[in-house]
Amino acid sequence: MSIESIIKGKVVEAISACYGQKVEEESVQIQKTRREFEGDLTVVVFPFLRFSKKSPEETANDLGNYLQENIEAIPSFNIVKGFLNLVIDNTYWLSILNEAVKTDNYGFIPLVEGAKKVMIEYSSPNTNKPLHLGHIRNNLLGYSVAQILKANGYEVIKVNLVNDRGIHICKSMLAWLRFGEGETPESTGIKGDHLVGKYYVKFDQEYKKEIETLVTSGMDTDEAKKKAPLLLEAQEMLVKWEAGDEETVALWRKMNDWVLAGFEITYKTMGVDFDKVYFESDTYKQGKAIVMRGLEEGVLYQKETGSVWANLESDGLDHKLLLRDDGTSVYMTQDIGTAYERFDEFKIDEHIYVVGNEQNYHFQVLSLVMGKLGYEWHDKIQHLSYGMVELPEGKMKSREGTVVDADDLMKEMVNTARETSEELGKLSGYSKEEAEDVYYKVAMGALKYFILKVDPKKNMMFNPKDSIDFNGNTGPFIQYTYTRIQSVLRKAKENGVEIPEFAKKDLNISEKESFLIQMLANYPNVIKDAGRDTSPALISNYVYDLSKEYNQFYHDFPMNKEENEDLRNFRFVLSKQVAGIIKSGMSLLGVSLPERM
RNA sequence: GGUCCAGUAGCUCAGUUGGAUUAGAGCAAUAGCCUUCUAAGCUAUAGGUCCCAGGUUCGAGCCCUGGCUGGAUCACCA
Repeated sequence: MSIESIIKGKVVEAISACYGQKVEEESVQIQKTRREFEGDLTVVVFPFLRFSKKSPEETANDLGNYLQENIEAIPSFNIVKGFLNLVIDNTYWLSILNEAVKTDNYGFIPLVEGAKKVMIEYSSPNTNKPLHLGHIRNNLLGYSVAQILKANGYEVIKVNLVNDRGIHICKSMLAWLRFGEGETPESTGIKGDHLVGKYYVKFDQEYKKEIETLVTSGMDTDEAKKKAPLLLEAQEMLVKWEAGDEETVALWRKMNDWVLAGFEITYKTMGVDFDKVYFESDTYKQGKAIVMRGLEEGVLYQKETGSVWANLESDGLDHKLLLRDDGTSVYMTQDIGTAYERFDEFKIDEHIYVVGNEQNYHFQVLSLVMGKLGYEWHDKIQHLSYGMVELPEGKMKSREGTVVDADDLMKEMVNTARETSEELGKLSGYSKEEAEDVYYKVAMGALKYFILKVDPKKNMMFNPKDSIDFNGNTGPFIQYTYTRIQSVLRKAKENGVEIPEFAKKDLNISEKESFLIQMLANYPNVIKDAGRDTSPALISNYVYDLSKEYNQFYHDFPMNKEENEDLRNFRFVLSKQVAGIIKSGMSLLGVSLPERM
């Protein structure tokens, strides 16, 4: 039981004892005492004035006396205005520290039988071009949220839905046929997804040329866009693909395999993975039967031309198309089908889709339509909607070449990490492989932290110059804090110091030290909040604050040089615990830590 | 035009059931600290009408109303 809930309970008792009134525990507000005042925890007494019918100071005094008498860990208190500042005994904090040390996976809720089952879909790439910065945010968020939910005791299933069919895929296929001269990843040494992406761009270039030619020969621009031979041919290709034309399907398969092999490498570098991968080519027809049933039941309607619609006017939205005139599926139809299948097959309690905020409307509609169709789980569809990644020069646009390629970016981060490290010359004694491993960890730590520290729902600015900064509020700063601790512990070992598992409880510790313990004690709450809000940013901020506090402590308090053995050992135990929490928190972000840097 | 999201220091961001005269970090700027556990660190200075106007109350960056600005979206594309 945490000290906060003990105090809350006692405050309720106190109100009852002093004023004969009943209050709810939730109405008791406890917060950290502000730095400028003496004390550790503060009870806000304003809400109780109507029970006490006394001044804030008198009320605080009544409560303070009661708490001091009834809680051993409170040796004294003081009152500032309507704030009751409680001093918590060092012994108490030290026992909290030891308690945390004792607990495996401190702050994590273990997975038990019957745990809440959550599916999380993320990544969802198109197989016509390589992954870019936007995908990076998506992947990192998806992976991290999955980690956070696991830490909250959920059973988590990570899935990916690969968009491997459609006109955009045919475009790169066609361009490769026309201009590729048989190029393969092997023959060119180009990573498969980049090679295919090259032909996607090529298609667009040639397509534009055709439009231009048609326009100069007198055609209207809009018409030219529709009549350009390349586009017509791509559309024809899609028809052939859907009809199962052998040659087309073989080409499609070959090029998709190139792309998927490329993605595999990118995912591995990013450190993300999936429990199950779906392919749109398997699922795109799904949902049609469900829509037809909805039509029969009268919750959907059909237009004269044959298309099927949902009327969402009563929910303040428009009409939404679910099947085309020709009876084929649209994007929404597929999602209806896969959502049904997933809830049915996996008996999940919740489904989170990690998708950009440009699709807020889509997911709002998906949930409403599922509700109309009578699925009671329709409100368990959760859209983890994240903001766009913007560049200093504006939005990323694939066609204008302003995208930041995922592979390039990660490579550049590693290069910068290498340069910085070599400049500082800190890895002497490391082999080349060991050093490269550190560069990779630092680089990815920087990138992941940079992206995950921002509240997911907000648009974020990605300034490449800032992202490779390794000072201040960055991943490497946190990693560095960790390596400092490791260094101290190594030094202790060299000195032949046996670090005990627990700290002695009757120590006189400084405010800084007790504050660090309080921060550590708050970690479980942070995990809970991050899970509730599906926000890795909460973890990031917490770990950063903890690291910053620790660095101040590190600067001011000697450890290996401390002569008081008990105090020294306490600091080792504290440091070890801080390192453990940093490692744990960073693992929730998918960031791994080097032992030296 | 409808709907949703955002607006906090020059820049990037924190600020979670409304709480303390002084709204926090980092970057950038300036000035300091390495014969002492890793200076990718620490300390200090400077930098703010929390978009605007009303309202709610003991108290508002946070809640309510109205407006302004920016973004997203409203396809027989995915």
